[in-house]
Order: sequence, then C-alpha cells, then structure tokens
Amino acid sequence: MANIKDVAERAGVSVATVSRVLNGRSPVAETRERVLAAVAELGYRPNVVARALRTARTRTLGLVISDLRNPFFTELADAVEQEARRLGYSLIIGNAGESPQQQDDHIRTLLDRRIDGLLVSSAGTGSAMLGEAVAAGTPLVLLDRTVPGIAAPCVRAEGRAALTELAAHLAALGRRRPAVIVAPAGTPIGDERLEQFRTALAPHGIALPPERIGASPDLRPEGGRQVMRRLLDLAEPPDAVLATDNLMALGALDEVRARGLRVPSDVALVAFDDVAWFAHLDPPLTAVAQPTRELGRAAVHTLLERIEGREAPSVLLPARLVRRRSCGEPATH
Amino acid sequence: MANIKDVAERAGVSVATVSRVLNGRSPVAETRERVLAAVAELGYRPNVVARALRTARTRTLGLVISDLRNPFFTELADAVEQEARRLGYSLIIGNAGESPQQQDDHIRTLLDRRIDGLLVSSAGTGSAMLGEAVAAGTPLVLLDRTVPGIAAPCVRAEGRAALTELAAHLAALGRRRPAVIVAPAGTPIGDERLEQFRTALAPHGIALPPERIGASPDLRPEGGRQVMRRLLDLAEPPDAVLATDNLMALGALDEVRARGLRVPSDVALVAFDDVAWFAHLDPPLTAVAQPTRELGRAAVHTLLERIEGREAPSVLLPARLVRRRSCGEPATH
DNA sequence: CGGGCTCAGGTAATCGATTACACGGGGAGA
DNA sequence: TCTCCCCGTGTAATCGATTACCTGAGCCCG
Repeated sequence: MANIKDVAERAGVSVATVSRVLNGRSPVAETRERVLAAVAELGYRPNVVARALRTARTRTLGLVISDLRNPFFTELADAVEQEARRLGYSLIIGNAGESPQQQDDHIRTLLDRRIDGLLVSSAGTGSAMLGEAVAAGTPLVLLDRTVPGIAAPCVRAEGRAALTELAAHLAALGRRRPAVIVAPAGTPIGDERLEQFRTALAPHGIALPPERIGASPDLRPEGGRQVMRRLLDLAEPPDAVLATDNLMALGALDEVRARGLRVPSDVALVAFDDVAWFAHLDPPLTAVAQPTRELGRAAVHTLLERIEGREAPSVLLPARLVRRRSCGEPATH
Repeated sequence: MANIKDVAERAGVSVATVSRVLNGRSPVAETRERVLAAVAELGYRPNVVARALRTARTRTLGLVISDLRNPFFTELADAVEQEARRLGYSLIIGNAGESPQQQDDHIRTLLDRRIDGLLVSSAGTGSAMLGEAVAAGTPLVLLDRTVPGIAAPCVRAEGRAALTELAAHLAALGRRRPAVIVAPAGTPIGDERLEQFRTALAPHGIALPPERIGASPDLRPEGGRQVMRRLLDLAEPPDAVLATDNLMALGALDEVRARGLRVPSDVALVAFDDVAWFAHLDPPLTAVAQPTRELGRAAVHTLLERIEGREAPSVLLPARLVRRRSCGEPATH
C-alpha cells in the first residue's frame, strides 16, 4: 500500500508538503493539485496507525457495555457508534455480559490501545480497572449506571415524571396492589426507580409493602420469572407489576402465562426500557421508555468535552411513559 | 504514561532487552527479574499503536454487520467478538443498518485503520469497497451472506435438513397451503431457502404456487406485515407461513393478531433465525435455528487462516428445526 | 595458553506519519 | 537598487515500539 513518501515522489514534492496539503494547510493551488493528483493515482490513504503514534490521538473511543444482547444496550451501543462516527471517531465495543471480570479485561485492552476516551455502562458494582482508567488520565464517562467512588460524569435517564404518570395511570384503572421486580442488590439505579415509584404511589393512597418487592438474582428473564413466581404465590398477589428492566419483564410475562393467567385482566405488567419488540408482544407492553438514542448521543458529546479537557456535567434525561395495553387501557396510539 | 525507555532506564538495561523480555526471548533470570520489577513499579504497558506501526499487524479485526439491531446479528457479533478476544484480537464493529453506503463507509474506515482482517455480512447486493478490500490484499471473510463476484470464503448456515423436517412436520399436521415471506429481491440466501423449502414439500404432494410467495420490501417487521396482509387477503389464504428472517416473522404475527386470527389454529407461523425471545412469544414460535455462535467462531477461525496466508474453504453449517407451538403441536421440550 | 564459538545484551535503523525549524525567492518599501 | 519580511517548501527530529547487526565476555578444547 502506498505511503506518504510514494506520493511525495510522484508529485515531486517533500513528504511535509503532502502532509500539509492533506491536512488543509498551505493552500497553493498549483502544488496542491499535483499532490492531490498523485494521491488519486496511487489510491493513497494515510496510515492511521502512524498518525496516531505521532499525534498521540487515536480518534477511537471505547465502549464497554454491560450486556450487548439486552436490546436496550444494543440500541444504546448503536446510537453511540453512529454519533461517534458522525464526529469522526471509531468505536471499539466490548461486551461485558454482566461480568465485572470481563469488563476489566475489556477496559485493559482498550487502555492498551490508547483510545482517546472511554464509555462504560458498568456491570456489577464497579471494578478495579475503572479506577485505573481514571488514574491513567483517560477521559471517562459512565453510561446508564453510576459507580460509587468513581469521579466521572454519568449520562443516564431518570423516571420520576414517567413513574408519577404511571402511578396515576394504575390508580385510575383501580389497581391497588402494585409490586416491583428490582435488579440484584447493589445496582443503585434499580433502588432509585423503586423509591421514585413508591413516592409516586403515595398521593393515591397506595402502599408498596416489602413483601411485594422482589430482587431478582440476575438481569435475565429467568430471574424475573422467579420473582414473579413468588409474587403470584402471595396470599394477596399483586394486581400490577413493574419490572425495572426489560428482560426481567419478559420472564415475568412467561410466568403469568404459564399459570394460565392473563395480562392485563389478572395482573397488569409494566417494564422499564421500551425495546422495539414490546410493541409486538400480546398484549403490547406498557413501558417506561428511556430516550435511548439521545442517551447515546449525549454520552459521546460529554466524552468529547472531557477529551478536549473541558469539565462536563452529568446528564440526566427524563424517561417517558409509553401506554400500551398491558395495564388494561386501550392503546393511546 | 511510562514507555519502554523509562523501563529500560529504571532496570539499567537497554530498550532492546526490555522488548525481548516482554516478548519471551532471552531468558536470563537475573536481568529478566530486574526488567519485570521495573515494569511492575512503573505500571508499564506496551503501546499497542507503536507496536502495530512497527510490526504492521494491529491485532484488530473488523466486522461490518448488516443490521446490529436484528437480534440474530447481535448474537452473531457477540460470538465473533468473544472468539476474537479469546484469540488475542480486538474487534471493531460497524453497523451498516442494511445500507450499502454505510457499509462502504465502515469498510473504508476499517481499511484505514489497517485492521488485520475483515468480516462482512453484506447489506444489499454488495458494494464497491468490498472489491477494494480484496484488491488491497486485506483478508476478507463473508458472513451469513454471499456476495456475487467477491472471491472470499463465506461462512453461513444452510437449512436443507431443517426445512425437510419442517415440511414433514407441516404435512403431518395437515397443513396443505404453505406460503413463504422472502427477503427483498437480490438477496441470494432468501432464494435458496425458498427453493429448499419447495423441494422439501414436493414429496408430500404439497405445492408452493407463486401467489403464495411474497417478497418483502425490507428486512423489517413492517415489510413482513405487508406481505402477510396480501397473503391473508387471498381467496385461498395459506394455512402455514414461513418467514425467512426473524423480524419479518414478527410483523407477520402482528398482522395475524390485528385481524383477530390466531396462531396456530388459523395459520401456522415459522421463522428463520431462532432468536432468544421467540420462546417468550405467545405462542412460542417454531423456528429454523441457525447455529449462530458456531458461525461466529468459524468465521473468526477462517479469517485467521487467511490472515496467516493459508487458503481457507467456505463453511456451511446445518441449521436445525426448533419445534415450539406455532404450528399446532405441543412443545417437544 | 590461545583461538574460536556461544550468546546476552547494546546500538541504531525502521515503520509512516506530523511538525519545528531552516532556507530561499520574490515583493514591497525606502 | 538594496534590505527586510513573508511565506511556501524542504530537512530532519520525533512518537514508541521491534529487530538486524555488532560487541565483548566467558568457556571449551586442542
């Protein structure tokens, strides 16, 4: 593959001139033409590796995602990739699969590759390498999940308004015994959702007693199903269930069906994270929709601010309620 | 960040020695210890960028995926990433979103980054940059989709056995009027599936007339839904429908429900690509399951063969039928 | 006791770009 | 006409590793 020296020779100039033409300095038409002609003839493309070594900027971002196969994170990753590319950056995606160890493995590799900045939606309760990344001076932005003890801006959604609306929605439909399926202990964001929901229910005189709050052992359908099993076995089973993650909601739905019960007539079901195929379920699921693509975009912008040395605040975008039929009301749209 | 020179100074040796110790040559215990101690004290990590420039190997693979948000491809990408990492390679994923132009954009970027090899599940009917990649000598392996005119091994699944089993399954259940929803024209793999299904049906005396074959305008749910609409409007509507892609199947299911019909009593539904949430639909969908993770692994191995200069044949793995309840039979497992 | 062999380890070239600095030619002002 | 300045371009250092080649110490054997 042709290099800058070949181009210089062919154009009869020095490598410095070629570099300058290609980087938009030194606008002398005649030389410029010759260089560009040589570039075209040779099909020259600058070697990004060499450039990165010299400039100490790789124009690459790293994204470590907690579980790529969770459709919420798939879409998030896609949004991040698009925005990064739009701004001239490549993205290396690492899937942690909810394993802190694999997450560390990925962060290490990314740091070794001298990425310009790092986005992490952390699996579990944080990890050693996150601290090392900060210590190494790599710009870091947390995504969707905060990590205690890590001083980095966090870009995520929060559901107070949506949950307030949801509480009213459920109250209006006469649901009086809500339950919540939360993420495993130690996931701070799940607790926030729980508390906001509790607060939103209070004005309607609806309580959320401990026996109707179940922590799933994992963030997968089977975990949600287990919790749902326990909830439906209660003497007074819930008449509405909120799952704080889309996969757990799916498992919960399985359990309802396996018992021959129906959504929404026997129990209403609401999920956090509105993923595309919720609309294709029977019944279509009402969901608290996070502004996924906006989150991805905001995360990239925040990270670029940090890369350019500026301070960047955390970003908190509002989620909104998408009413479908899983609470009993006909679809609004 | 510490570099090799810092380590050399601290250990009182030359950079060459440090490099040799770190690359496993020159096993003299005493020096070795000193170097490793210096590495540990300084927290030194080799600069991958510099190494790549010198060795002309980036230890990075590129994957351009036709639609990352299609769960089949999400899993495929995940499998590829895991296997690549296991073998010491990083993976840069580009999502083409079924757009040949975006695909080209990604391939260009990846070539500029001097990736060691390229995996492509091509969107549309191929693209100019694929040819350029081959011309530039970048090892290339096609994934899931062949591209006419591109001389590169292709790793994909084929469904003859599964479709033969499916034909028998449908015949045994008394379904006599099958229909097929195929991908847009020009997608060779869809046509193969169609012909194999036709061949499999013949021994049972079941025909597949043209009016019961519908080409979707796209590979998304809405396209599948449109075709299903046309099929159900036929004077003799089908009693079994095979969709050659999971998203189109989803749209088809929507249309069935919207008409108040039921699966499987009114019409049986089968999809290509067994994605995790098919098992969570009502009814759980019978599917032709591609060995997704094996495909990902095989693709990486094939690519590494090519990278090391060896010839590598195409890989064709058999799909298998996963019977659930969408054809009328109770689940086998 | 000396010559040659072995091998650990140092010196310096190299990968392909960017960029600080030097240089030289031409135009403008005195 | 001479001088100074400007600016376009070339020369060479640099980024951080790998590695070909060279050096010199130690050892064996005749």
